[in-house]
Amino acid sequence: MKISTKGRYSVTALYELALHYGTGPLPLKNIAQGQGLSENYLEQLMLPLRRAGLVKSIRGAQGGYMLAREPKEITIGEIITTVEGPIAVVDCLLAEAGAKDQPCERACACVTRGIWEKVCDSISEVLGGITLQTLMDNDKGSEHVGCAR
Amino acid sequence: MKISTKGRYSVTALYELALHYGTGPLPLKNIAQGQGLSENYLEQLMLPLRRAGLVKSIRGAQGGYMLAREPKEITIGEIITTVEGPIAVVDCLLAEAGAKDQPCERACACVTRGIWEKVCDSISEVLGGITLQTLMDNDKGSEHVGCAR
DNA sequence: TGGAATCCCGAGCAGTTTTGTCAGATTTAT
DNA sequence: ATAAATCTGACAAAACTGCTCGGGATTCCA
Repeated sequence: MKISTKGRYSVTALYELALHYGTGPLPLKNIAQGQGLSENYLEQLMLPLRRAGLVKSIRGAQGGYMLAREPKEITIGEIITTVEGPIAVVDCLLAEAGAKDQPCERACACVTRGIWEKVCDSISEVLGGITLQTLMDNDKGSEHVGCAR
Repeated sequence: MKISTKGRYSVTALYELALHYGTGPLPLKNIAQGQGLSENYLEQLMLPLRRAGLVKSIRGAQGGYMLAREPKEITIGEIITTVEGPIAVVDCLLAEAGAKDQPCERACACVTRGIWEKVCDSISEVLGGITLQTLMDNDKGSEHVGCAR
């Protein structure tokens, strides 16, 4: 039950972009250095984020990345599902959505399914309710103690 | 963001025990066969569950496992944290609880921490609110369609 | 026009975690 | 005694994580 660094790094990177929203492209190097992340690794995370339409990129010198939408229009849930895949705490739930496989091989008494559905819904609700704008608003005047990068 | 098979298997195993609550020990073989799980693997999961005081075991012939408490006194959250460790979606949150390390090496602006805390709280709340008894009550009269094992 | 900055993309890789398997020791009912 | 069970530790294949690296493509600027 861990959120990988992919998700965390992506959120902080996009938060950085949100802080510079409207001021032209921000090169990856700046984001990486500012947050203490590996530039090469971060580069890999930007690929799916760009394809998902969360960020836009400008190549060449003086290029960089920028948010494709306003900070208030980008939720943390979107960012995380983009780089980590769907929030399905068990594969069973995925199969139903995609309908590529049988929902479950065993015709067993499925008493646990409801649990995982509730967990997924709960996580989605929390992450879907927080936007980059929310983070910026909350950050003003906070104390900056502990940190998850 | 997956719940491992450890957690899922444990829940179904203990659910099976709940169904037989009060009727003497149930051997592992029955549980494994009934739910289609590996007996050897399940055996490993019972060790922490026993040490955590969720199940009791009786060795020797005619032995087996039984719940150590009433089904309504055992939450899904307890089961999962026992076999998977604490529900901390990022290590940062763990460090605070254990206080063995610095909460975060970097004195960075920690705008994301609040997100992970909310996710953890949300998951804990959902899993802590469901007991084995809940599952038994819900199961009566359900349709048994999809299944997460 | 040339070079520097910057994104784009795929390959690879070391370490950890997951998901088991297996063999044997121990305990107990019959 | 024997069979039925739990207990315990070692081992291993496969998947995943968290990166690194090298080269290519594009664009700005002098």
